[in-house]
Amino acid sequence: MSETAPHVRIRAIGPEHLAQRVQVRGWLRNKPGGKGRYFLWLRDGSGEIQAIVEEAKVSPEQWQLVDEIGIESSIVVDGIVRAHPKNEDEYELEFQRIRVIQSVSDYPIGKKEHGTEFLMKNRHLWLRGKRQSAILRIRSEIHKAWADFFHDRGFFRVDTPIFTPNACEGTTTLFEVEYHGDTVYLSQSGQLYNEADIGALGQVYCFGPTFRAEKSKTRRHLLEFWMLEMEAAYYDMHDNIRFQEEMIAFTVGRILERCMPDLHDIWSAVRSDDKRSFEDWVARLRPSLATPYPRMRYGETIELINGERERYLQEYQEQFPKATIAFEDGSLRAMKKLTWDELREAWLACTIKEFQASGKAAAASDDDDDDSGAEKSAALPAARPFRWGEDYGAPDETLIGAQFDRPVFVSNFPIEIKGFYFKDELDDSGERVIDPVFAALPEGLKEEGMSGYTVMGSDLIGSEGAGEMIGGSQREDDTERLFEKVRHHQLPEDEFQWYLDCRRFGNVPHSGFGIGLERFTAWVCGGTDTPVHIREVITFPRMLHQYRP
RNA sequence: UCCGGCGUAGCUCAAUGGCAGAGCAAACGGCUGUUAACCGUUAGGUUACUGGUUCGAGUCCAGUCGCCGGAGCCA
Repeated sequence: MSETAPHVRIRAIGPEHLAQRVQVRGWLRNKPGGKGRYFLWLRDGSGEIQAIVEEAKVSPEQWQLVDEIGIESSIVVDGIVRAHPKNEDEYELEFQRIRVIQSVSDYPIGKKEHGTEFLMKNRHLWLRGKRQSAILRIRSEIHKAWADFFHDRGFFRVDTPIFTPNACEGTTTLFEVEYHGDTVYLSQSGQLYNEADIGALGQVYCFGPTFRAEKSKTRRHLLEFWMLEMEAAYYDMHDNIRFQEEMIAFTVGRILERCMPDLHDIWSAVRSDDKRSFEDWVARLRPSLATPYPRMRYGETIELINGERERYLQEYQEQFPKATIAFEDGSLRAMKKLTWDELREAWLACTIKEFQASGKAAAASDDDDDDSGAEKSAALPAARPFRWGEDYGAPDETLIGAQFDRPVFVSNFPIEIKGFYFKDELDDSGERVIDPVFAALPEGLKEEGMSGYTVMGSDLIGSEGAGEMIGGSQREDDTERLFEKVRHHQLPEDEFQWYLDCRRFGNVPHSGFGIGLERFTAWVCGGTDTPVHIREVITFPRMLHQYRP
C-alpha cells in the first residue's frame, strides 16, 4: 500500500489508464456527498476529475482526512481510473489514498453567483474558477498558435521597447514615466520599430504589453493589454489582408482542434434556461475557418450604417410613441413628428459637431395601462445619418460585424481620420483616388474639410459585436509624402529622424497590422448571448482606477 | 471627463416612510452515484459615509466615497 502511483495531469487521462492506479496532484473543487460516501472533485489546472471515497473501503484515518477537508484544500490523491458510469467519455477515480498538503475550511468564493466587485477583489482566487481557467488555457493556446503561424511563414520575433520617447500616433494619451530626469512614455505600439526591424529581418512581429491611458470603462478596454504587431517588407495592403485572414482561420482551427474541453467548460458555466447545445454554441466559430473573409470599403459601409440607424429609430418610435427628441439648441419636437427625412434635413443645416440630438423616453404618468407601474425609458440611439468622413463609433462597428457570420474587413478610410503613416490610395497612374461614394455625394452632403482621398488601411471587425480586432495598413513609402504627413500631423520631427532615415536607405513598400490578444480571445470564447468580458481574458486586468491585486 | 444605474448579513438579493428578511456560505445533525446535491437546527446587522426633512428614514433630499455599464478614443 505504500507504493507511489505515477503522477498524471488530469487532461492526459485516457483509455490507456483504465484500471491503472494513478496520482493526481491538485486542489479540491467541491465535495458533494456526506455520510458514507464523498465525491471529491479534483482539479489540477489541466482539467477536472472526481474521486469516489466510500467509508467502508478506506481506513478510519483516511476517512477522517476526507471528511475534514474543505473546498480548495490542496491534496494529492491516488486512485484507479474507471469509466464514469453515467457520463460517456468521462473518467473517474476509485479512491485509494489521500495526502492532505493543506486543509482549507473557509474559502471565500462560494458555489453560487457573485458580483463583479467581489470577484475582482478576489481575482487571485477567481482565476481558479472553471470558466476563468478555461479562458486562460485558450489564451495560452492562442499564444502558441500565433508563434507557430509566424515562424512557419519565415517571420522572426523581435521585441520592441516599452519605454518610448514619443507617441506613435500622437492622438492617444500615454502613461508618463520619470526616466532619470527625462520624461518617457509607456509604449502604445511597436510599429515604428518594427518598420525599422524589417530592414534587418524582412518579416517580423513583436508581441508585448501595450499601454493606453484613455479613460475608457467598457467591456472592451484595458489600460494594459497584449498586442501582436506584424510588419512585412514587399507586402501591399492586399497581401496584408490575406495574411490576416489566414492567421485568424488558422488560429480558430487550432482552438477547435485542441481546446474543445476548455470551450466545453466555458459553455457549461453558462446558466440560462434555454441555452443552446454545446455543438450549436461552438458552431458560431466554424464559418471563420473559411477564407476569404468579406471585404467592404469604408464608403460602402455608410449605406449599411444608415439603414440600420433608420430601422433602430423606427423601433424606438414605435416603442416610445410619446418620446421627445432634444437638439442642442434646446428646441423640443415630438418624436412621432420626426421622420428620417426631417432628421436628415435638420442635420444638413448644421455640422456634425453641432448636431447633438438626444432623446429621452418615459412612460407618461397619466397612461397607466401598464400595471407594473415601472417607468420605462430608453436612450435614443444615434439619431442622425452617418456622413462620409466620420469615424465609426462602437455601435457602428458592432452592426457592421453583425452582418456577417465571420470577421469582415473594412478598408480605404478617409485620409483625414487616419494616422500619418498610412499610404495614400493611388490609381494606376499614381494619382490619389477620390472615393467613389464621396464623389457621388451632392455638394450639401460633403462634410467640410473632407477631401475624399483615402488610405490603404483596413480594420478587421469581429462578428457578434466583438468590435475591432485588427488594425492594419500599407505604410506610406513615398518619402516626400511621408515628410508632409509628419508635418501635417504636427509630430516632433526631431524624434522621427531615425524613422525617416529608414526611408532614405533601402526604402521598400511594406505593410503590417496589430491585433489585440484580449479582444481576440474574448471573441473566441464568447458569443452574442454569452459575452466574455475583457477582464476575464487576462489574469490580472488593469482598468481605469483598478490595478489591484 | 460626461451620461445612466447601484451600494442592506461573509456572498447573492428582498423589504408602500411604520418590528431588519430569504437563499447560499459557516457550525451542529440527518440523508446518499452526487453533478452549483438535498433536508432540519443554530448563529450572523452602525442598511457605504456625512448632514438634512419627518412623530418616525434602508426607503425622501443634499454632498462625499466606492462599484457597474455606456459615450468619446481605441486593440
